[in-house]
Amino acid sequence: MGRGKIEIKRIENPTNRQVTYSKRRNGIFKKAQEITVLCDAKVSLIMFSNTGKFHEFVSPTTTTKNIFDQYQNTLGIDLWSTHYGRMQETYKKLKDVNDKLRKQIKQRIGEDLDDLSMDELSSLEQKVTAAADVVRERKYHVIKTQTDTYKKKLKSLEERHGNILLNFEAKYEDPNLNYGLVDGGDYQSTTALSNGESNLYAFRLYNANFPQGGGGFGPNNLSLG
Amino acid sequence: MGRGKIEIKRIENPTNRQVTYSKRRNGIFKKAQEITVLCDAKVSLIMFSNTGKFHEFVSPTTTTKNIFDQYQNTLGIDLWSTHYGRMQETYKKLKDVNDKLRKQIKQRIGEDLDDLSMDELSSLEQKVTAAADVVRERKYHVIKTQTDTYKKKLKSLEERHGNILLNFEAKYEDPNLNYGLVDGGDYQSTTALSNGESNLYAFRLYNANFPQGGGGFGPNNLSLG
DNA sequence: AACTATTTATAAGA
DNA sequence: TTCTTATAAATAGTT
Repeated sequence: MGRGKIEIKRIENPTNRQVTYSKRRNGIFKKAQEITVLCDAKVSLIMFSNTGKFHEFVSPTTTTKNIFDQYQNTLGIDLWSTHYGRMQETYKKLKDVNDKLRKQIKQRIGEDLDDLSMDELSSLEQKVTAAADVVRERKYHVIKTQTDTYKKKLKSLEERHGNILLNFEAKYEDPNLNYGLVDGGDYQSTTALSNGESNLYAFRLYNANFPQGGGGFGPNNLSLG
Repeated sequence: MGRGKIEIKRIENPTNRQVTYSKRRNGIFKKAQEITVLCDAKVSLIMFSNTGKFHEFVSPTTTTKNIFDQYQNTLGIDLWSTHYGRMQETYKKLKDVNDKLRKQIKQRIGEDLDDLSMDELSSLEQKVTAAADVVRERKYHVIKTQTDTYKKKLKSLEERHGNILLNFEAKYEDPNLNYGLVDGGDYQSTTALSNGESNLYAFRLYNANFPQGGGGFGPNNLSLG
């Protein structure tokens, strides 16, 4: 129905496609309107062009939502309740898991122990104690690692300091001065023997990273309400 | 477009209306199919005849639900998904909370400690140790309570036993037998002094309720995967 | 957006 | 329902 017959396949020229879309869309809408009137039918016609433009026709005797509802009724069961039902299931499961996790945490914190039997209590005690051990060991590990690091830094600083002094001695040829290098040993003895700027620096670092007090502990302050 | 021109108004003859509906419906579906292909459009066409018969066309590139969703997005307002969207948000939050709880538990168990700083570790250690204390105290409390209970039961049983013996003595007038009542004391000494059926019964109870070994602990075996 | 040659849809009849 | 066919309507290509 036009100057020439066309094959029904995607129109590659975008302008052409857009024009055809517009013309045919009007055609279909007119047909929809006509069948609505002629045959007393209810029609919902929703179209999105390939550019995303939206057009719709609904029979004036109804609404889009009505059509959708009727559509779902007719198809027996509908598009959303399935999702909806699944969602509610998932939600319930998530909540259950959540509750269990909370309960578990509470017991590990030492709350809600009233319902536990002796063997449950014993098992819990064992676990919590074990956890305390692990945490303590980890803490010692971190302390040791950091101590080693600072020891090395300190040693390096003192070697440099010592070299400067040796250079100084060499320059002024004063054999009475003796700033011999301090070697190894543990951190305590090393700091005890040290003096001057390098030691102050190390001490400042120590304080900044090793606060022993148990202040607020961000990640663990999650509300259990 | 037919043998004669028709006016666009309701066809009163039901048969005729039905026939026209059928023919025009096919016409519209064909057009919908064509515009889908030619113009790369997405179409949802739902029709109900006046007799309630349902027919639909959807572009093969999409689904009716998709069209509906897109429809709702486009119109800004939506017909169903207020619930839907809220639900999705809600359970995203639930999931997040679950993850945080899991992390917290892991740390309390003594896993995933690598990212914790010294002060965090110290705080955690303090908390876990405190929890261990609470659990231990609770265990002792339960032990004491149960011990007291059994002690009372035992005493009661022994009193009854004693009375039976007294009655027996009274009946047979045998003054040589002496099963004098055992009084109070702690559980250990009481059981040590006791003998016969009443004691066996108490011992059985003790075993059934006080297994000291730390076997599986149901509620705490929740998977942390 | 309008025009128009042609194709397509369909009303009426079978 | 489906087929036929005369005719109305839609529209492809053009302006």
